[in-house]
Amino acid sequence: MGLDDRKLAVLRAIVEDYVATQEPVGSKSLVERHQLSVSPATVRNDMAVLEEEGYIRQPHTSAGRVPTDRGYRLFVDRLSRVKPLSPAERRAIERFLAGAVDLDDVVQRTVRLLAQLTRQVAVVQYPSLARSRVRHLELVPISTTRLMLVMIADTGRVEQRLVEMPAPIPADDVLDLRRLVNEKLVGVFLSETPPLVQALIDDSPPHLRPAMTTLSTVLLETLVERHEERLALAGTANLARGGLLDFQGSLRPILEALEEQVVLLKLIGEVEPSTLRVRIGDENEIDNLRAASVVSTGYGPGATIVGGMGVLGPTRMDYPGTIATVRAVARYVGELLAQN
Amino acid sequence: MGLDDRKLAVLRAIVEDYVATQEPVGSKSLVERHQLSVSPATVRNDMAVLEEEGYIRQPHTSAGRVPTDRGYRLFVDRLSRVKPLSPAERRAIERFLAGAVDLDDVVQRTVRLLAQLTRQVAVVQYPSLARSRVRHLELVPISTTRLMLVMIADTGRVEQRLVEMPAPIPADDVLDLRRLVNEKLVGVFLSETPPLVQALIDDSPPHLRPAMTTLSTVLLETLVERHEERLALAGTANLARGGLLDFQGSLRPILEALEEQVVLLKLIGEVEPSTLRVRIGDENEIDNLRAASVVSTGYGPGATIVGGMGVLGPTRMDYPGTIATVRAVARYVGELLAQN
DNA sequence: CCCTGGCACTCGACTGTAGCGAGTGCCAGT
DNA sequence: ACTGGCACTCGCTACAGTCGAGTGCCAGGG
Repeated sequence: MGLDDRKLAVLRAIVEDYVATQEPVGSKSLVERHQLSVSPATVRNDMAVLEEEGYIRQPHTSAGRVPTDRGYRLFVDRLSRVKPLSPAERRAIERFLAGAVDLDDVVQRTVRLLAQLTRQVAVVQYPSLARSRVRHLELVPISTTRLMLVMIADTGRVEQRLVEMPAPIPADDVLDLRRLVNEKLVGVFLSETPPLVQALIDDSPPHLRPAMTTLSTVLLETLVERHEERLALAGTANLARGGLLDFQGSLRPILEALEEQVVLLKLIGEVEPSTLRVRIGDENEIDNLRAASVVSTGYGPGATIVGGMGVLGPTRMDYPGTIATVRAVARYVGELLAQN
Repeated sequence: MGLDDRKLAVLRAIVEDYVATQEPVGSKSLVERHQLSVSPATVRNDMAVLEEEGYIRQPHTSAGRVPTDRGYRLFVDRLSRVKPLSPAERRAIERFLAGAVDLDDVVQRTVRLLAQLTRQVAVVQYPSLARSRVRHLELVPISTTRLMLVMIADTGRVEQRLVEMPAPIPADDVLDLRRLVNEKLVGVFLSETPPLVQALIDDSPPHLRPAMTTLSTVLLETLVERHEERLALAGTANLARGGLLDFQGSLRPILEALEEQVVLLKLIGEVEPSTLRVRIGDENEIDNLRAASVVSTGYGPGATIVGGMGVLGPTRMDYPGTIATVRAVARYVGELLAQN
């Protein structure tokens, strides 16, 4: 598979033109639009090779060429130069995120910002509980047998949950419970709480034992098992932009995939240290998304990563632009989180 | 506009057939499928009248008839018999909602349930803060100058917000602040808190004055002004079901509308006592939804209403079925809320 | 007076044919 | 190794013709 420089240039040109026009691109218009300084016939020969190698294909005989998933992959890996963001875009990001009042707000704004800048569907994961530490646990009496458990993570994320107690519980006991759980759990990574919670039951004074047992169950459910991850989504309307040409006609599978939290997490969640990941068409494990591409990355204060964010669009998308935007937004959000 | 019984029967038949088949319905197939006991010619005459009155129309000359928005309206108001839910559906509702552990969970499950049963887009409003009372306010110290304010409403809804204090604040003061705000505000409707909050500042001891002022600002922002209403959405994939025939080709405007909280609230939010509301096509004030119909209702424990829920679909939808489902789900959720 | 059967008419959907043109593959020539 | 030329493919569009579902209208009968 020796692809000389010119063949690569041809591939790049094809990708760029196709992304821009959405139409199969032919040899003639290629030489016109780009300075390839060779004749269409030569380009045709190169195209034949590229097709043989699986980087491009013809929708039908005697039509222009269209990049394959493999072609996009090569383009992303070796052919696209990073497209620096315009100052206007940078300013937009800063302005948009500046007004955020708390974590929920940051996430909401981020996801909208991403959707708007990339004109695609955006997904942002709330800082993962598994990667957070407990900052504080609060117990609020609601009635004699009911407590509200509130957990505040160091990322600023807050989870709450109603606890139904087996028996009425005096105010003093509530204070004791609160003290005990905070002593044991504050500062601990949520993923590491389960053994400590067990110890919490064993070590608590006998009269608190039943209450603590109930509390522990809920604690584990809330902090470790149940909706451990939350997501924000925006820009679905962008799916319907490309006049149904993208996504081979039906939005159905895409919309279905977007409704599944688990699926989205898979897309966004696999976080590797500050790397940006691009999944193109077939590379997606989820069948429903075989016609889509996903650009995702992790984010967090400093070098640590607390969650993922990303963008989903047609395989025929502006990779350099999208990649630059996702990267920039993730960095800004990271800085914002570091300030708190 | 004297429409005798047979003409109404014809209209009903047209609506039912069109909803079922999605194709314009002609006089001949009409008499075949329904027992109208008259000839096609007679039906044609009736149709002519119905068309003149604006209840049906022809997509093109010499095609079958299709109901107009006005036709659907008449159908909903006077022609559709209530379609009782099947026992299976009732059981599904109960089973689906039974496992809910707290308010968030109830809302999440409800919205999915609605989407699934009606095979349409579902929207559920979280219990409105304006219609809730304060059950408890909690202040949790995060750092010397930061507090986390947690508000628990009597509907079970919880809101939290970070408060940035002007100066470091001693633990005792936090306790005092907590006591003061709870004394004044517990049991009060959130919509009625603003004057009380002002009084709170005036009545607080001098050394707490600055802290209380900051706190009040955030209090008002959180409880009254800012994201006062929250919504859950599900079933967007159902929009892409009707093969693009519904919604005259483009999902774009619908998806756009669904991304706007404000718009959705308008759809769902106007709550009248236990009434169910149906908005058909043009009757929607929002331009983007002129091709859609919305069935919405309020819900809440007992007779009180704390929020809205509803379903959005093509004007060509199964009104009796959808109405029955929405009504039933709202009632179940109301009962569920009453238990807490 | 209302309903019915009959009839002529309309018009969209579908089919088949023809011409156009963008695009290709191949080959011979430089 | 590149180029120009040439024959070929095939999707797209336009056009004509046919088919059939459905209509409107009218005259006749209960």
